[in-house]
Amino acid sequence: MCCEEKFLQQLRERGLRFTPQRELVLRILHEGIEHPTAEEIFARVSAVSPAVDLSTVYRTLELLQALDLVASFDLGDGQRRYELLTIHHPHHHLLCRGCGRLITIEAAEAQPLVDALQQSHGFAAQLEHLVIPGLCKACSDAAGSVRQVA
Amino acid sequence: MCCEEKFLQQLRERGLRFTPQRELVLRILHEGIEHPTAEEIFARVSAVSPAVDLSTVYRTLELLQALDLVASFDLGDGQRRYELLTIHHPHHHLLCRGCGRLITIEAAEAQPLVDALQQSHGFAAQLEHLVIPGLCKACSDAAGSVRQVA
DNA sequence: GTTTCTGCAAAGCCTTTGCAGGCGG
DNA sequence: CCGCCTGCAAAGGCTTTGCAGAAAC
Repeated sequence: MCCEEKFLQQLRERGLRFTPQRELVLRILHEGIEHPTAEEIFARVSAVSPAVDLSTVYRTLELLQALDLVASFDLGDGQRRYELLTIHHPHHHLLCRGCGRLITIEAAEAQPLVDALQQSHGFAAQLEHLVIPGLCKACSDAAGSVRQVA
Repeated sequence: MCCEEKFLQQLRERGLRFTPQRELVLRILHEGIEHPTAEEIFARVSAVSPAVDLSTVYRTLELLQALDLVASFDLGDGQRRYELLTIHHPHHHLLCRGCGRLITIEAAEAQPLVDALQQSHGFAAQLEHLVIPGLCKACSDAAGSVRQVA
């Protein structure tokens, strides 16, 4: 488990502790649940180790973010979602406002934008996890036909 | 005031009421404060009409969003921000993680991405107000020189 | 006259924080 | 042993909701 080693190393560098709770949160994240909320992670953690507290999950997620092992983002509901940066290759999402479907795209597809921003503004975009709202093909076709009918 | 007419028309179409509170919230938004939070809008509303309640502001903002007159988005702190879609021409933002600076860019700069998503996924991206995190020129230069020194 | 809207207050939701005891190093 | 970390509980910030009276149409 490569991320665990990274985690351990980073913790040691900073004089922080490697606790069973931290290990467990990392292991759950490693299962690759799709964009879990803190609550969802907590549920899985609880299933294994019922004594672990939700606040510990939050604190661990915060730590993992500080160590750049985890990214957090928002799908538009007011809930923070988390994901291990190491397991999946970099990607973004298309969030359909019609049906709520979440489509995963390669990070490479946004690379031209990143390059353009670097060129024109000297801005180094960090697109770990962009969420782009819009209408998926099915929904925009449906919207189109409604318009034609009306 | 073109947005007010649009608003009025949309309200009438749906059998909703045009109240002084709703007019006022729209007027405040029209002043073009940069990305106000509900609280900030409420403060300005209060200055004019102290009796108006924060919950009315929230309800009005929700309504304006449903009518596509207002977009809402998140700058990364857990606070929703709002903006009239009609006054400014379409734009996006670069949010510097180093210094917190918010840089406005033309929506056109993201058009290639929108086109690419349409082509490859049939996805109609609605990028009213994209917030792209990263490092601005100054901060990434600074980070670079630190790396050189170290 | 109805139906929608408002202000008030209270609750709700997710997340953070204070603290005393426990545990990793 | 020292200092970080945990569980517990409580608070915190922002937003939503229930309700009775007020206002728009």
